[in-house]
Amino acid sequence: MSELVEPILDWYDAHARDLPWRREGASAWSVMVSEFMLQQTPVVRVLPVHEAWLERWPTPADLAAESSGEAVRAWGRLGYPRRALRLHAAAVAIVEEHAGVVPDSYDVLLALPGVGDYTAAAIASFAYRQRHVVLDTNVRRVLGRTVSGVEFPARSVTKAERLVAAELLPADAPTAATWSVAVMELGALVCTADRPRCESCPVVTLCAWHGAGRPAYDGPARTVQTYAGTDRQCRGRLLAVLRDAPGSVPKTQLDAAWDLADQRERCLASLLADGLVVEAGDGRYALP
DNA sequence: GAAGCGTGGCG
DNA sequence: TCGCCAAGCTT
Repeated sequence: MSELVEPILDWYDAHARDLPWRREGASAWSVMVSEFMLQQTPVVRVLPVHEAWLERWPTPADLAAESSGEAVRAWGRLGYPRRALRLHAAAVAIVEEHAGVVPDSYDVLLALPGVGDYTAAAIASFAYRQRHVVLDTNVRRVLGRTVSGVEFPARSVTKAERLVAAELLPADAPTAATWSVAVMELGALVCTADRPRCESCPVVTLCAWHGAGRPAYDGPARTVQTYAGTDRQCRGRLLAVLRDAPGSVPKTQLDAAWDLADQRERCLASLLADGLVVEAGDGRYALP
């Protein structure tokens, strides 16, 4: 076992946040919902939506029985609403193909809509205590710093990274699962992207990056997504109108949500293509 | 492999 | 203020 493992497991034991999907008795569905919501969205914003979601739809079958539009509405302002559509589709697949039970196999999970490598490994690890390499942005940053001595990882996962993560993964399955969530938590609370709190880090004396004097990142520029004025913002505005309306809305109401007609029409078309919006007839629009 | 996809908080 | 960031997935 690497000398990193024990200090990080001990640190997690002492400092882990008490999150609903981590509690004893949390269902695999609760874990799965949390993983979808946490894709690119901070924990604090996920908490209330996750709680309401599980209250309303305690099982995949409960969600599958509703229209996908209700999922989009309940998603609220978490962002990337296609995730809501995919979570609904995954619930339908779980009911139709897996007897309503969240699959415990990485490969089966990976075949579900909206489930990629990270989410499949996370559900198998955190809900079923299996042993998988869980590589999210937190884990990649922590291992990049402690093991490789670089402030930020590459754009995409490299073979070398996967190898490092695999070698560190404890042999015992439940311990491996705890290790994965522990490293993620360390990345989220201490080994943060901006202003890491090295003084609070349990492995600061072992950290290659810290030991090298915390050298500044010198890799390729990390792209920053623009937002204001983009199609993304326009889509968000249009969808917000539909989310906040009880039923369908006339086109004029959508027109009022965005000034530039060309962009507005393009975004409405893309929302329709994505299945996030449907035509309700009579020139009206609604959630699916 | 790069681009596209929301939203809000923080320094 | 506004750039930067937050448990990725799909095409």
